[in-house]
Amino acid sequence: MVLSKSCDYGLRAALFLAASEREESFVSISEMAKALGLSFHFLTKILQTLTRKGLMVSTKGPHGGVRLARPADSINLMDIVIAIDGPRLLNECVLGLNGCSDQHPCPLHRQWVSIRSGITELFNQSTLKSVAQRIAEGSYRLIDLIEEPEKKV
Amino acid sequence: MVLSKSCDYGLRAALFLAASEREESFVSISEMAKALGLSFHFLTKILQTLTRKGLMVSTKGPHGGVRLARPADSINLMDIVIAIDGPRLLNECVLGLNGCSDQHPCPLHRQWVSIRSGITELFNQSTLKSVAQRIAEGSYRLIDLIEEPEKKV
DNA sequence: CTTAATTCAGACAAGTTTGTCTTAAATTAG
DNA sequence: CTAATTTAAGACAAACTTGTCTGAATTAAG
Ligand code: SF4
Ligand code: SF4
Repeated sequence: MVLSKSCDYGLRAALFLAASEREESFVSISEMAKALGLSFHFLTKILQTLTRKGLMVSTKGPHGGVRLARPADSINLMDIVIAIDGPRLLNECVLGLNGCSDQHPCPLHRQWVSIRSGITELFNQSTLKSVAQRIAEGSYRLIDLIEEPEKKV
Repeated sequence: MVLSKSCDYGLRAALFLAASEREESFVSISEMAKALGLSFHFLTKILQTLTRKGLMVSTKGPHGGVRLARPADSINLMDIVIAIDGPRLLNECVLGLNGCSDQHPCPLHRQWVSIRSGITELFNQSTLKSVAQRIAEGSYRLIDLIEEPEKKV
């Protein structure tokens, strides 16, 4: 997994907010959790992190909920990723070695740095708005497919 | 983390074997664990997996140990990765959605598939031999830098 | 003011990964 | 055969991630 589950969920919620028309008003976490098929309590915890980091604002009480703290075109996916997973993604070694740098390369350095910067570029260049627009236009999903069909015979 | 720690360790050990000249003889796991700075017991467990999967062969007793089951140029990194982490890497969604496919794309599908295939290509095209040669030629490391300098003031 | 709705905070549980340890089995050397 | 060495197997523990739950604080509405 390139991102933690918490981070996945945080991104889905942020995109959900950006894709929902009402960018101005608050959306309740329970509504989002239901729409995205996530645990309400768990999602709450994750969104609290995003609120603390200043990416969302929240309000309590009836009609309360959360919304993006800034316009959706001024928040990119990397903001969310770093708020939840930290900068890990930016400087991690593919072999798990510590202190990754050009000065102390592992034998996969060259190739890995290239891939890694591709990933960070993707997150850096994708704003919530641009991705949300894609959702609105096409048939892209933010939720799991049919609930697991149970395993075994 | 794109790979589990177990997988990281397995790759390091496999590369260590490929880079050690004595491709024919057995190298003891304790020697490898010491050289790579890994837990002996944990590395043992990981290499048992690789042995079970037929990528290495082992023998007990004095002068026992493990060696690659096939020539180092006929094993690629993907073999190791799949043996330890399974095919997860090949078909996982960047948003953690289930059933990733062109038919059920998330809004990052196009870009992610491109990156993901870059990763799989890297592992598929890198043989243990090619990477081991790089180690022999240049100054690439397979071990962590100086043991963590302890944190805090 | 009272009540309901909602986030906030944090304890707690469950699950997974990582790491340690002990014992058994196999192999080699003498 | 005996003893030493080494992997195999698996129990167990520790750490981390994920998920659940309860209660407090805040806000809005009547
Ligand atoms: S060498 Fe490549 S893989 Fe190793 S630490 Fe540096 S970037 Fe990461
Ligand atoms: S759309 Fe992209 S990210 Fe989503 S499942 Fe398919 S590949 Fe993964």
